[in-house]
Amino acid sequence: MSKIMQTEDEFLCDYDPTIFDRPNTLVDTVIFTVLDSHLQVLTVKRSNHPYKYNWSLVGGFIDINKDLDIEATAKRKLEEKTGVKTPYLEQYGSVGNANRDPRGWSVTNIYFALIPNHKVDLKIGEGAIDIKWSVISDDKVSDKLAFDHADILQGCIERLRSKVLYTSLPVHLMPKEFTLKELQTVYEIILDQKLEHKSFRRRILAVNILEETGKMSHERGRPAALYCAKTKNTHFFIRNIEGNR
Amino acid sequence: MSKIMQTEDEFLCDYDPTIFDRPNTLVDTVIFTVLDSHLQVLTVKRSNHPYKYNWSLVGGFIDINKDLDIEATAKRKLEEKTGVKTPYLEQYGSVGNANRDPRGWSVTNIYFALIPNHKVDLKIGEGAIDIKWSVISDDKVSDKLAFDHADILQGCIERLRSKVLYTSLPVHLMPKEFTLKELQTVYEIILDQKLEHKSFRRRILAVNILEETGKMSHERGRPAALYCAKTKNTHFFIRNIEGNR
DNA sequence: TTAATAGTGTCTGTCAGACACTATCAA
DNA sequence: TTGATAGTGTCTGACAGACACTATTAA
Repeated sequence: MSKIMQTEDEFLCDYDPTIFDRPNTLVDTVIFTVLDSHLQVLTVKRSNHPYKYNWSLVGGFIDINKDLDIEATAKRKLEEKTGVKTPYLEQYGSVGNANRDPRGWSVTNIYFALIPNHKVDLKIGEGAIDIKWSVISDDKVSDKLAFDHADILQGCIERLRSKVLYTSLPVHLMPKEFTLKELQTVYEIILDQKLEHKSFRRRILAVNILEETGKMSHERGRPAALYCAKTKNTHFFIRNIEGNR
Repeated sequence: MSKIMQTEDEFLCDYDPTIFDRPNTLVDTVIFTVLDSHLQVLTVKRSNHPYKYNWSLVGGFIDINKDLDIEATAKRKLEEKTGVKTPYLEQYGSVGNANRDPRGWSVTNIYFALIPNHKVDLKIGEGAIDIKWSVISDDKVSDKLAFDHADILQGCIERLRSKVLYTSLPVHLMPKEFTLKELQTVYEIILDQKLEHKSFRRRILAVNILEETGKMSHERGRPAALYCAKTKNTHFFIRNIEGNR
């Protein structure tokens, strides 16, 4: 570092990454599903300090020898816990400050995932002694969450809710085949309000993101057409759902 | 760490934050302004390796002894370079991977700022030998930027542009007093398309975010009413600007 | 007067909500 | 048949774009 002139290669050769104090760096993922008529989030019970035996979001340290990027860390943890390999995964942002972790200055990179509730196979991974879906009610879960995870969860719920007003995001929460009414119900659960069914059908069908399977769902009453998603892409509407006037 | 039972306090007392490899952690800010009929971004020329003498975004390492949170890092760097203390500042997200920095695995927490072009006093800070506004054209600046800053810049421009379709964000780029036509021009510069003036006036005036100062701007032609922002809050419209049909 | 720019009046188009109506199944 | 649920017809209202019109200044 003290040489008068130095090439970039010489600089990197001499570079000591430990001379500056660096924050701890983590990745946390808010894994959403809709189950039993509720928006739910995957939580794990911590087996280690800090916040030993408290429930928390799914997350942990980046393994810089194994993960190529932070999204890979999120996917690795998510697959480890749920077996789901290709969820809808979007970055929420990052939070970093001196107080969020008693071990010291830390930054967490936050993702949220949407996964259909079918065929999820929960596994208690390392660092955990329990895992469960937690019902979200009033933007919170009933257990007190470790660290600042309650704030992070609330931020992700708000982001999700506001995007649901102008996107087809809830399609990522559906099973392979579903009826329009089932999709509407998922919208209603996330938005926490009833929607007008005619407007909803018109809106969804107009943008050509679903395909009729030709099959019908036979529950009570008139059978309903089963649809499947035409694409993994999310549709962005140019007008919001406005809710009841 | 090897004790059978340990309280959280004992755990924290024994905790050694250096036993795991941790990525470098930075904060970068895309500082936007509108100047000379162009969207521009603040760039600095690096005085040190890596990417010595290359232009880059404003940013650097977190000072965990000085910064209480990552936003404070962003604000500190921004004030150091521009003298602006209370800009519009929003987190874009974070990017972290093994390859973005030749010094090794690194994560950068990205913010974008909107500042009015008046009274900005650029200062070459530490780590830099030059500073300038760079014109954005085709989502890029003409200089090649260090690290993955060109990608980060592009992501922030896309985020900005999409939010401008349904928010009053451009108000944060205006001087204290401005005409509706001047505001419209800023919208047009960011969106890179002409807007219909009647629709624009109707949209902005309907939501009551501006206040008439009573003063008039006297340029060529009929004088125009001068407005100022009623609030620092950003308004979210329920319908997008749809552009020319 | 004219050129330039600010600002209005008003028509159409799109798509949201509201809500009554019809359709199709099981029991 | 009736009850339940799926799906349609169609009105209204909000607000976007289009574009012609009027208003106010300087030269």
